[in-house]
Amino acid sequence: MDKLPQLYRMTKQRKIILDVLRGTKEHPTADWIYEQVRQTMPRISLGTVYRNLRVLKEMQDIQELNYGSTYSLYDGNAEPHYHFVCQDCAAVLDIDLPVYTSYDQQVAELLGSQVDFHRMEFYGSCPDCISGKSTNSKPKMWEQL
Amino acid sequence: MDKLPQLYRMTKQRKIILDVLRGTKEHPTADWIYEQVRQTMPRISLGTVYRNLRVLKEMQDIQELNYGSTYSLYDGNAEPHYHFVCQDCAAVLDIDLPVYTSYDQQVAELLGSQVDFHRMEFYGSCPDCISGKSTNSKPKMWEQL
DNA sequence: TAAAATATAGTTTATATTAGCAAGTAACGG
DNA sequence: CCGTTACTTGCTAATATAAACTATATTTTA
Repeated sequence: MDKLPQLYRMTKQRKIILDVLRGTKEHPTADWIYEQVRQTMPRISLGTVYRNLRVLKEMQDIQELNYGSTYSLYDGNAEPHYHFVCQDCAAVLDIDLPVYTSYDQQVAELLGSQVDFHRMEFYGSCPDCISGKSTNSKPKMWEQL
Repeated sequence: MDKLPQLYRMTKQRKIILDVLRGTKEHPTADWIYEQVRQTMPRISLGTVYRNLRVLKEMQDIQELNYGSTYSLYDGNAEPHYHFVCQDCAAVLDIDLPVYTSYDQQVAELLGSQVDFHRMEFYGSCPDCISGKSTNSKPKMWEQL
């Protein structure tokens, strides 16, 4: 017997978190979002921020990006788009190229599965790190810290 | 002044971990690998397994897959290939389709960056979960546990 | 509108993974 | 060979995130 669908509510906390995330073009961490939200709602807890980020992701209002580093970044733009990850400074940039939804069909036929969407990430060095302009570059993997 | 390149060694531990991972077609967790390695090297520590998985990834001998779930899976096949992630049972399947390296060039020109490689993951329901055969299916996101 | 059902918040605890450190071991120059 | 250096191990502590639990708030039902 199936369970009934979950009815999500747009609470004060959830709304503020969504607004903070949509208010930036960057891809912030959960902790950065927590600090921002605390300025208007000081008693919110970090656990609530994490929980709501997960719910907002399930509601398809935001995206979670977990590439490259040990922590997740969040993207207030839920529209499908690709990302570039700088392996030197860990920056994540949006890529303004069309999303090839036709692949989903190909993969579905090949596997006999249902494909809802796909993600693509490109890895390399961003312009700032190539030109040596970036100040927070991480050492390359073959260099010792 | 630049640091010298890191000289990795192929130690006993590192070799066994690599062999265990290459010995399976599945995409196991770090903990599963740890249990397997312990059968031939009982005194190895879990931290050493994690450290070597990271080093092997940097040596480009294996891949780390961190999609969908709260833990990473590892892939003994270092050759570029795409993956399918089942959102019902969390299985990760290999996709036998050509890798479109031409995108890397496109993105490099668009961003003015250097692109080394890309990854692509498809999300949906695997054949077993569609037919209701899978025994370890997770509840859908709109269902309450 | 009161009672029942359901979703959420805040807090505490658990989990997966990483980082730091002292001791061991392999590579290298003399 | 012997000492020096650099990489690795096992251990312990730290970190990011999820899960569990209770109390509160919101929605639905009667």
